[in-house]
Amino acid sequence: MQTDKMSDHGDVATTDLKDKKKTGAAPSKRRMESRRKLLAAARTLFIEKGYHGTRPQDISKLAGVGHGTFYLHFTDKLACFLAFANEACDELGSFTQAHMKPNSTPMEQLREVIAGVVEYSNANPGVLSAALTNTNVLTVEEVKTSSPMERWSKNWADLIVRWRDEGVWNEDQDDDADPLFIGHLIVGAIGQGLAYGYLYNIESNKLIDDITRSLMRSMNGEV
Amino acid sequence: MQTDKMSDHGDVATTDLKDKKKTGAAPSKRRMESRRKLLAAARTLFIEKGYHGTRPQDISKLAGVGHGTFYLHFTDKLACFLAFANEACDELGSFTQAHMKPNSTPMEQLREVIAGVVEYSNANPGVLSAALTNTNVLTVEEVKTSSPMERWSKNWADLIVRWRDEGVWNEDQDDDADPLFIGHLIVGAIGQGLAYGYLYNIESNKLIDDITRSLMRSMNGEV
Amino acid sequence: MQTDKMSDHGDVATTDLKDKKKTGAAPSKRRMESRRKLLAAARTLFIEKGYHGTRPQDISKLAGVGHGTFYLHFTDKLACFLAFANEACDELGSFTQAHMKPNSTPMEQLREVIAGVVEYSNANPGVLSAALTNTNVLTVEEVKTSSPMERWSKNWADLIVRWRDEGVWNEDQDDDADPLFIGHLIVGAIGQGLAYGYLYNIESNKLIDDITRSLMRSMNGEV
Amino acid sequence: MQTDKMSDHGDVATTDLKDKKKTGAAPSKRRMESRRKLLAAARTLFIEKGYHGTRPQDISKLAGVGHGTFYLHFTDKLACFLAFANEACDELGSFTQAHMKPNSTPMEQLREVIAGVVEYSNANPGVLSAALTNTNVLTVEEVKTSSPMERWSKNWADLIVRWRDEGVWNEDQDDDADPLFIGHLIVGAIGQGLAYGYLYNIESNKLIDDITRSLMRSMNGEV
DNA sequence: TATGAATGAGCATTCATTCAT
DNA sequence: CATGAATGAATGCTCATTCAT
Repeated sequence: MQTDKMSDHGDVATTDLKDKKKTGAAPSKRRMESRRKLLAAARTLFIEKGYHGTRPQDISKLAGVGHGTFYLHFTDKLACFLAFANEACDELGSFTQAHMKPNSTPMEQLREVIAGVVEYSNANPGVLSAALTNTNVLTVEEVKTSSPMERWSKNWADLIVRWRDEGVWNEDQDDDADPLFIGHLIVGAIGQGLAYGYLYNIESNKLIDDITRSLMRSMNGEV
Repeated sequence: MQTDKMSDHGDVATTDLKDKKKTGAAPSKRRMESRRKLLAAARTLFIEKGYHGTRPQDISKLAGVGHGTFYLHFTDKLACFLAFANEACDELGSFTQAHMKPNSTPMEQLREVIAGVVEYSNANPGVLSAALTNTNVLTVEEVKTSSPMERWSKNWADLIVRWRDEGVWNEDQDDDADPLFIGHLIVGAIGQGLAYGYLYNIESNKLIDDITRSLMRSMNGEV
Repeated sequence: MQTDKMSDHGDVATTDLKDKKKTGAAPSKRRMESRRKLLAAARTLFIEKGYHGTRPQDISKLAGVGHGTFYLHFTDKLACFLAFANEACDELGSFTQAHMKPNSTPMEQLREVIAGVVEYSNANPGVLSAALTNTNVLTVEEVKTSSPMERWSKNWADLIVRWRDEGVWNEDQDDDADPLFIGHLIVGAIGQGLAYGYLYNIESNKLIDDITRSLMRSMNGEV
Repeated sequence: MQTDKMSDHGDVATTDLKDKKKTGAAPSKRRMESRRKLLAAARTLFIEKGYHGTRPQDISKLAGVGHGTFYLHFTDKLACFLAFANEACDELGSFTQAHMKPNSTPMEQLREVIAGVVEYSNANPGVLSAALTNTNVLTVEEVKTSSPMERWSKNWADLIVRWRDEGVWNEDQDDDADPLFIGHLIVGAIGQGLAYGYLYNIESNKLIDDITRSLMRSMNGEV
């Protein structure tokens, strides 16, 4: 129970050196390499077996490092999972960012973002559903600040605010829905949409079109 | 290795007497009572602690029956969880059914259903998010036929088809989106919407309105 | 721990009504029938699954009687096993008895007995090895008086004494080996011989011949 | 579900390092010591309580190591039992080997081997009967290749072949009995002989003489 | 006499974490 | 920094036996 290492469950915005001691010492190539291997293994296993089906031992073994090394880099299993989930969230962010085309209609922009998500999901099968797993150990405050689902919802909220500011929505409606709320709906819908596409083997382009159209409408944009 | 009981992992459509032997014998009052107590305890604990945080022993103890009795009624922990989840799904169905007012506009109908869901969720806090938990042990086929999430999506799809048949949608659009797909989006959105309402303490009526409006639009109905 | 029924672990020589209360009442047809069905089921299961792999519940179910009925007829699982084992031992006795041809040479007689054992073993596959199972719960005294293995050894000892009395052995040897000791050797050899025949699929007649010849020699008879 | 260790249920011919990973890495002193303590404890308990009466936990406790350590060295209880049984079988082999006196008559040689067995059995009371226990979980093929009883029978068969080659048997008989078959008879007879000696408290030398004489005859050698 | 639901101590096994080397 | 053997509380589940009906 005693913990002389700093807990890193909640500090999402920290750098890659989450595990670094307070000293200003250099990160050491060897150390970085271990961590990289561990995270890669963690990703593989969390996707394949889920949070509860994956043991720290399995991660270490797949990473090719000693079992004890795991705890040199993560305070516990949960910290490792969150590191994985946040990594995935960041990747997805970059991925969709790259898909953004300025000077296009909101509909086009939305479609591009959705396309980015679907593409990412195809390129990294299982990552999103694994990363969005609720590990059921977070408090309400922790969920708000560190759960990948909430972080992603906030990203969408930002996007929506931007679109609103650009005045791309119909003006004939007093649509003052909370952007963060809309962000949640979108994340939920995309999550289920991807699950549906996977379960029933839907072709990517059709999936992108269908999700885009539904979300566009729900946000009251012109289709 | 031997097992007296039929596995009930996949048979969703069965009656409440899931655990009864194949004989047409009477269910026995005592037996029924035990099962009822177990399911009530299971509900309480799965909601409070989640699937992985709940032990069969805890369920038995809370139910006030012997530890072994649990396995007299459920082949294993998972079977008990699915029984709980399906029960919740059925309850929700009845609840929303009761909220349906014929001879009203689709918007009003949709609002009523959403209101039913929100009300149920308020009256049974945590049940939906617990029941929709992915236990990560089902195959694709099992997910399709027995997971509560899929069952609920199908219910929505049925509703949508009904509404379409009643011609309540705008006709100026060739909107042939798969009803089951829409059903998934709705379930995802509602799930996240409820989570948002819970996390940020949103007042019920506002939540109902916001969800309703968004869904209505996503389905291209008149708001 | 309290036991108001009489223990029947050690009383081998009792009649079939082992389980009868002290009253002189008639055995009741229904009662006899239950016991018969239970013993038949026990035989099947002890052979197929072994002592530790068979549960009283399984026996009751296969017998088609209520689970509680088992304990109406046997104080516990062990009593049931011993009843089975002794039944098998008796059967084998009758079987070999029937094979005995008076007025034949010892060699012929021995061969007949062995043939009876092998035949019985073929007709009742697994019974002997199951019945000779050491359940590891008997005290030395109980083993001497009630274990099937000991009973069978005693039967052989009797036979050997009879043969000796008939003066069928070579006289040029002061062979005063304890008949009971010889009985044990024979039982052990036959047990292993049958196991060998089963494992390596030996044809019955060859098996009979080989066992007979070896035993005949070990008893110093003319081959 | 995951398993770091190789199953060792069937691999009898492997070295003492049965539990070592496939790498050629050094066995690690600490690891060896744990295994040694576990096997010693297992021997004590399997002898005293039998297979079904011994729990892995008891073994660990007696060995003075943590409960989990047991499973670091044996895949399961059965693997531990087989390790014990094979160890006993090897010991017995060395013991009897040491008793062999070349340049003596077969009768003398046989007597020496039997004497070795009886001595071993006296020095290690209960080991043989414990090790020869049929755990009833092996398939026919596994029994043939890995059960101690079979291994021991094979050892005897080898001895018999050697004696035959040395031409120590009577030549006036076409005794072509399968050596492996004879090996089985011997093992069975010795097992029962030892049990008899134990049950009825026979003095060692008499026991050795009696068993030797009987076996000698059964193999048709000169007594 | 028969039934079968109920019992709970007991079992084999796991796994997140620690620590000696 | 890295290692991997060790740990032991905890888990899901079993089964011989009891008992209310």
